[in-house]
Amino acid sequence: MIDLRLLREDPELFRAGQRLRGESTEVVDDLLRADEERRSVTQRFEAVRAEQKSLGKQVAKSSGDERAALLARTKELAAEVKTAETAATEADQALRRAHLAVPNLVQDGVPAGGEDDFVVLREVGDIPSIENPKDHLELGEGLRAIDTERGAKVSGSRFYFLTGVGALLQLGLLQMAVQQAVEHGFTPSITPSLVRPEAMEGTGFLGSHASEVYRLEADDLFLVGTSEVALAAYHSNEILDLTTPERFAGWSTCYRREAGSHGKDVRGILRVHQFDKVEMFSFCRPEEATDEHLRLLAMEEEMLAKVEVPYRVIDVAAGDLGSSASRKLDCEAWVPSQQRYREVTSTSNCTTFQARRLNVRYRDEDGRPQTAATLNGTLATTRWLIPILENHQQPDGSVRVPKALQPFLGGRDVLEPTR
RNA sequence: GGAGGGCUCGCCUAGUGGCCGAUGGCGCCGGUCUUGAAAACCGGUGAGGCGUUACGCGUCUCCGUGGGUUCGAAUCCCACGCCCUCCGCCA
Repeated sequence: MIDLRLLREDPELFRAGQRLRGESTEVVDDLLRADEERRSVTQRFEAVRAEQKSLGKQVAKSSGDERAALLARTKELAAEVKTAETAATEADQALRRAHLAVPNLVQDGVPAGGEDDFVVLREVGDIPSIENPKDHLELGEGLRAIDTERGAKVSGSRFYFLTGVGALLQLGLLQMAVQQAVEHGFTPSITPSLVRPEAMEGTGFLGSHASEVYRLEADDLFLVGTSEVALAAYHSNEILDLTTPERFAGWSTCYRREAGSHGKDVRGILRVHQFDKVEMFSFCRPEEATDEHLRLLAMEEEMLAKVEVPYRVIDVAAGDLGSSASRKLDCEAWVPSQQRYREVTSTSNCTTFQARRLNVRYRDEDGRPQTAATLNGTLATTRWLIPILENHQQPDGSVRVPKALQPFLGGRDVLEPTR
């Protein structure tokens, strides 16, 4: 949710943001109207309610005829109060609906346009020249590391088993991510992957993402698509001390229905219903959010350097941000079999948008509660196995192990195919 | 699955219809005392909206949530949610 005070002061700022996203400015004007409506209706209610309270006090003190007369008046007033209260409640609800419909303000400098209008900030590492590169599934099957056939047999399409070195590779990668996070002062966390509707709702995943989310109807719980959900809701309805940012690295399994992506990236483990991820999440003061965002990006790049994979950093265009982000920076790793870059991390600066919704606040120097800022970013996921396997492949189907990962694979520097 | 207990302003707690937006303790902040600190004592200390104004004042809302009764509800009634304990069942 956006800052209503800022909206009143400068509605044009928000209309401009909408245009940058390629979305209608109507929601902004709807919100302005709902806000004004609510204020006038609320004032009316408060006036009659104040009268009712003061008369009520007189009733308590009076007796006899005086009391009877007062009671007659207050009785009439009670009906008015009820009407006014109903109107005020309705106006509140209308305001909330309108409020939820407006996405976050876009940060200055974010490229305009949609999915294809990102700006490449930099490319890092040399693209390897590999003749007839095998893709990650072929390599993974050779190493007996990835088994999608049995994944499908047991659970359906877009499921897989990681076995042997595949399992070790993932565990090693994620452990390495957690270690790095701890070194940088993040609190390692293992988070619930089932959450209540409020948590899902509060992080905004029941909006346009609703069809992506698995729901357990019998228990009214949702499977999270990222530990961001649990981490963001962790401090909901709390007032924090944010003299320094609070940083978490959450490890969880993630679940996504991938509805509407039928036929897209069906091979291997690029786009799957279940994967594991270490996700960074920060709560900080709004004025620190921009720096914090770059810090999260630096963490991601540090990880990518450790796995020795070429990548590029892109500044995602306004139309592709999602409603809570004010700016989103993705790292895309080179995938030799596809001869293109594919997303492996994504870090978003949600400013106060998400925290306002979840009611996460902090105390400023004057002791007043203020809305916090939240940011998130990927540190490692199952998907990383793809560029790791493919970029380090050798003609015989073996795969070199990046130095940083070797300790997690019993010191091996090469994984040999078993067939 | 069965039975019971609970939900009040950071934590604990008082409060059975108007004197309650709410008691007391802990914590925290300020002061007195002290070379300094602790102790003791004194004072202050929930959140949000709106208005006014300049940091004070006014007003409304909030005692798990939603309804109801009443001129008036933390308090009475109904429904729901959540937490805890015990029993059963299963890891």
